[in-house]
Amino acid sequence: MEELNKKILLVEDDPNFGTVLKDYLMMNDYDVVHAKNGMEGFEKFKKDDFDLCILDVMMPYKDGFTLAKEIREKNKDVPIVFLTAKAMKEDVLKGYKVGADDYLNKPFDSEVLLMKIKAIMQRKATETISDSKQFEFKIGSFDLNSKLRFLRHNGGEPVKLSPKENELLRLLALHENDLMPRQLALTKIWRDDNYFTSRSMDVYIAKLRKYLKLDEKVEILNIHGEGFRLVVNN
Amino acid sequence: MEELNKKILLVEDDPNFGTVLKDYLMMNDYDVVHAKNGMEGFEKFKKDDFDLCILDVMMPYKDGFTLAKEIREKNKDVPIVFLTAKAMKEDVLKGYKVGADDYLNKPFDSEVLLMKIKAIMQRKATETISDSKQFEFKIGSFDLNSKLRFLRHNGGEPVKLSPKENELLRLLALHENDLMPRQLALTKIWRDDNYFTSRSMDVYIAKLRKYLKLDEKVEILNIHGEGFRLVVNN
DNA sequence: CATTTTTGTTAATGTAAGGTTAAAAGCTAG
DNA sequence: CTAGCTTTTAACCTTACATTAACAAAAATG
Repeated sequence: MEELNKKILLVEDDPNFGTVLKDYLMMNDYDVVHAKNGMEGFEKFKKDDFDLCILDVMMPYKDGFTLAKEIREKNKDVPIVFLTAKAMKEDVLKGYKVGADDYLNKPFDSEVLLMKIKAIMQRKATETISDSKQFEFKIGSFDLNSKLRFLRHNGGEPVKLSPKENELLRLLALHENDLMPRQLALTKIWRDDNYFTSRSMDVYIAKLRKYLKLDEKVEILNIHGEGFRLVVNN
Repeated sequence: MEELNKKILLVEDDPNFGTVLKDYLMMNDYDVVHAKNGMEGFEKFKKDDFDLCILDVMMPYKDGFTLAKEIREKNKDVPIVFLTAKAMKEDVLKGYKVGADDYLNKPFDSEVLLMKIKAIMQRKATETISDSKQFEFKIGSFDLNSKLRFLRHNGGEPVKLSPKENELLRLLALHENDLMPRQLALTKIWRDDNYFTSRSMDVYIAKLRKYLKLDEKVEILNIHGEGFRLVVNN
């Protein structure tokens, strides 16, 4: 249910055009953060992870190119698309030098923009290498493979885990023998912290306990009012 | 030290413009093969390995899009840039659907073209290396020859695979025992990611499963919401 | 010790994703 | 133009998941 839309940073000083463009993009299932100038744009860029930046070239205080350079310093992979009113050659060249992925002249067709965005995202999608990070855990006699979402006991038949089961167990494993605060799981996994998500989490704790029964040395303890603790006795 | 310049296929029917452009590119250290129409372009494409194709859209006999489609069938990775006299929206959209990497409106600035070429080559350079050409796979008791598009069981009669069947199985094989994300297949094979392409992919998964039934050690597992996993048990 | 709050557990529900098959639509080679 | 293959679209069904409700048990509170 929780959508994981692509996130776009849109930096455009013209309030009318900016708002329209933002709405249009949001209608097409992108999460859009709209900044009204270069300064604000950079602030917002630092605060979040974006899949794409759309920068107006002509802006007060800080123009698009300067902003692009700053962004590139922080992140050399994020795709950047420039918007410009006139097709000045120097501008275009400058843009490509800063590492632009594409270039659009205003006025442009919104469908074309969408296509370009899609093409760029696809390109990036294939480049992104699978980061084999912290995805495998040993929990007593269990093996948790958090990437492939399964839990195996004693090298036997693996049991499939649902996304929530998986993430919750992974969080517990990351804090093995230590407190895993309720709130942490709620904000990280459920991205919300209210009565119902909290109850939902308890349901998942119950499910995990059922899986883990196969090894009586492994248990999930509750710390009243605080959270849970995955312990492995020996 | 022999230089290994990048090779460009330029398909442009206007002899004057074509020649000028060719010379300009060659002055900038590209090897250029110039074809005067779509037919010739395709012939030359088949005879050589190119790093980039620059196609005029409007050409007699065979327009740029048709040519691009043929090229894509032979090679789904080579970057394609379209040249067009008018910026017709439909054209641009069509171009991106065929898998264009960029788009240039005539008249354009030659420096801009150079920049774009450089940008595109760089992009591809990072991708191509990891895309090590692998076309033959052993999958349990099957042999997949992805170049000739057949699947053989226990050295028996090979079964022909359709293009989509073939590419999908190849992608799965490349990720054997690991997750092959849905999105990866959709962007790489279907070049689009929507409800229908996703369902189409499911249909192909079913077809592959049918083929693979001959070896019960080989199976395609689903990871709900993530993708598929080709596993070989032993 | 009565009461409130938090947690444990099971079951019911609604929705989304995937499995399967068949028909329709696209293509391509004769 | 047609036959034969490929691919997409549609339909229908099953499974997987997450949430919510309901009730029981445990812990805290005062």
